[in-house]
This record gives sequence, structure tokens and C-alpha cells, in this order.
Amino acid sequence: MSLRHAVLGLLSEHPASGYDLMKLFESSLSNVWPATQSQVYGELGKLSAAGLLTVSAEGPRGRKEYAVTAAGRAELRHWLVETEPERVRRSETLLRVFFLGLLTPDEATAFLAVEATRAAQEAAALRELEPTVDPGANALSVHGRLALEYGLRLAALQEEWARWAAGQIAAAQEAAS
Amino acid sequence: MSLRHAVLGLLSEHPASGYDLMKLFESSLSNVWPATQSQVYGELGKLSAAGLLTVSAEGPRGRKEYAVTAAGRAELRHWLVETEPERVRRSETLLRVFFLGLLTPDEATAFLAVEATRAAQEAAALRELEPTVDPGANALSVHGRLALEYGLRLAALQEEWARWAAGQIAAAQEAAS
DNA sequence: AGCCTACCTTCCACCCTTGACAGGTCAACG
DNA sequence: CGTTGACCTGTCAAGGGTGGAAGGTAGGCT
Repeated sequence: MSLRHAVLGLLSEHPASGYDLMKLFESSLSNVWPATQSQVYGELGKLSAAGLLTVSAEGPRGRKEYAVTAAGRAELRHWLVETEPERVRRSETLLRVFFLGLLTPDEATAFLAVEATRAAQEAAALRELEPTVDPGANALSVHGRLALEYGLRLAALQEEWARWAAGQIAAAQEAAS
Repeated sequence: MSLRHAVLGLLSEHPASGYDLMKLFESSLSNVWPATQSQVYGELGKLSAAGLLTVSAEGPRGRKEYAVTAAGRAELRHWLVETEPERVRRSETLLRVFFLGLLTPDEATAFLAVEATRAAQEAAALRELEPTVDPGANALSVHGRLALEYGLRLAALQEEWARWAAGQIAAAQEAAS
């Protein structure tokens, strides 16, 4: 349901083709809302059928450039201001944590260790992304920095938590013996 | 794809009916992996057809109690030890953050303020859940505590981040004027 | 005895997401 | 001139998640 708004939002900066949008998704937005190409093209079709987008230009290879209409901007604004974001937290990792008791303590701590290093790697990857986000570039990147910071903090949290949890398991093991 | 493992995991503690499972989901697991009743019953059917579960007892109102088979335990273990958890981070809130530039600074900070109070409320709700998780009760609750701690830390992170982000926007606004 | 509530299962229709496939065109380089 | 690679759009099947509706039974309370 939010993909449509992601597309509207990206196009509100400047008109683009489906192909362009895919690149935008891959570069910046993929971390918060991944999308496949079939989804993007499908959504462009639906949005223009609904009058929220128009084909603003046609290029070389059948390229169609879409631009947001007034109705599209209104919808985007409506979404941002008057609707509540849906928060479904579904974490396969945490689901596994619930069942860690089915493993031996060693296996469980190993799992958490993997989790910790993974979080560290992700933090490193995000830090490499940091200079990419040029402060003055466009309005999107300004707020992209905020999202990036969130990602960094989250990765740090995950690493610390995983280490702490491994410690908890080790402590419980000692208490039992 | 993980719902099947959530069901297997819950049943590995003790046998239960679909109705029982729904209550378990609502009480503990819903925070990390929500499920609807249609999903649960469907999954029970598929799992017993696949031989990972058996009907261990039949009760009053057509109640069927399912128990994990040896194959089911093997599958559960396989999932825990030999497969990688899927990590798709899809956050509608962060998606909106990317497009906060379409709002006035005041509207944007208001959005973040809502986010901060929401995180605080969630933390409070989780803290109320804390005594529910009895340390010695069952193997599941031991690790449930770990998941709960994660939730608490995450909520704290979200609140702090939202306040920080609001500050960033205010600072940018001042710099511009 | 009768009713209400909790118990308990099952089916269906819709949407989003994924992944794969299909197909076509322009530009540049050797 | 021919091939390669980047560009560009589109369709389809399958699967998971959501929400709602339907339908029926046991136990307890008045």
C-alpha cells in the first residue's frame, strides 16, 4: 500500500521513468522500502490510470517519463499528514530468539555472535553510504540523512543487544551448573 | 514462510489446538510475528499433511490437539541452525521521513514528536508486559525476556532518534533564516 | 430449561510481494 | 558493419498475509 506513495514521493522531486525509479530505489530507498521492477512498473500504470500521474514526456526506447499531477500531490500530502504509518514489526531473528531454548547454550550463543557481527557489518556498510548523501544535493537527501542515522543507531543497538543476550545465556548456564 | 516454524516452535513446548495457539500468539509472539487465525489453522493443516505434526488428541468441540512429530522437530532444528534469518527492513515510518521535505518544518517536527511519544508509549506497554514473563515458567519465556529487552531498547532508540531528528530540522530551519 | 458466552474450526476473496520471463531499442566501440 | 551492453517496458504464476464471514458445540449461570 505504501509503494504507491514511495513512487509518488520520488516523482515529486522530478519526473522520471520506471527505469530511473528503479535506480533511485536501489540507491537510496531500498533500505527502507525495497521494490522490484515489476512492482514499480505496475504501480506506475495504476497511478497514471488513477490520474495521480501523467506521462510528461516520451523518450527514445519507448521510455515514458511520469510526472505527478495535482491530484497526486494532494494524495501524497494526505498520506503524510492525515494517515498513521502502519507499524508491523515482524522479525524473523527475534522469532528465532524465542526458540533458542531448543538449542544447546553453545549453539545459542553462536547464533547471537553471528547476529552481532552481522550488525557490525551493516553499520560499516551504512557508514560507507554516508558520504554519498550530499547535504546540499536535494531535499530528499537531507531527510535521507535522518533515515541513515536511524539505521546506524539500530545497527549499533543490535550488536550491543546480541552481545548482551549471549552474556545472559552464559550466565544462566553457569547458574545451572 | 516462518509462520510454519513459529507454529512448530510453540507446539514443541506442549501440544495445543489452533485456538490455543492463537492465544499464545496474541500473548507473547504477536510482537515479533503476528498471525491471524486463518493463517494458523491453514498452517496446521499443511503441517500435519506434511507429517511434521500429528493430531495427538481430539476434544469436545471438534477440538484437535496437535503435537510435533520427530520430522517436525528435525525441521525446526534445521531451520534454527542451518538457515539464515531473512532480514527485510521495511518501515513505513522511515519511508515517510524521506519525504518530510514536502511538509513545512513545523509539520515535520510535529510528525517526529508523534513518533517520539508513540515510542514512549510502546516502551511503557512493554514494561507492563515484563512481570508477565515469569523467569522459571518455561523455556520459551526465558528467551522471551531477551526479545522483550530488545523491544525496550528499540523503543528507547526510536524515542531518542525522533527527538534528535526534530532538533536537526529545527537547526536547519534556523540556519536557513 | 434456556440462554449466553467462550470455545473451535474452516473457507474465501483480495492485495502485495517475489522472481522469472519476454521482448525490444539505442549508442558506442572495434 | 556487427556485436555488445546498457537502456527500457511489460506480463505471469505462485505464495504469503489480511480481513471477514460462516457455522457449530460445550459449559455455566439464572
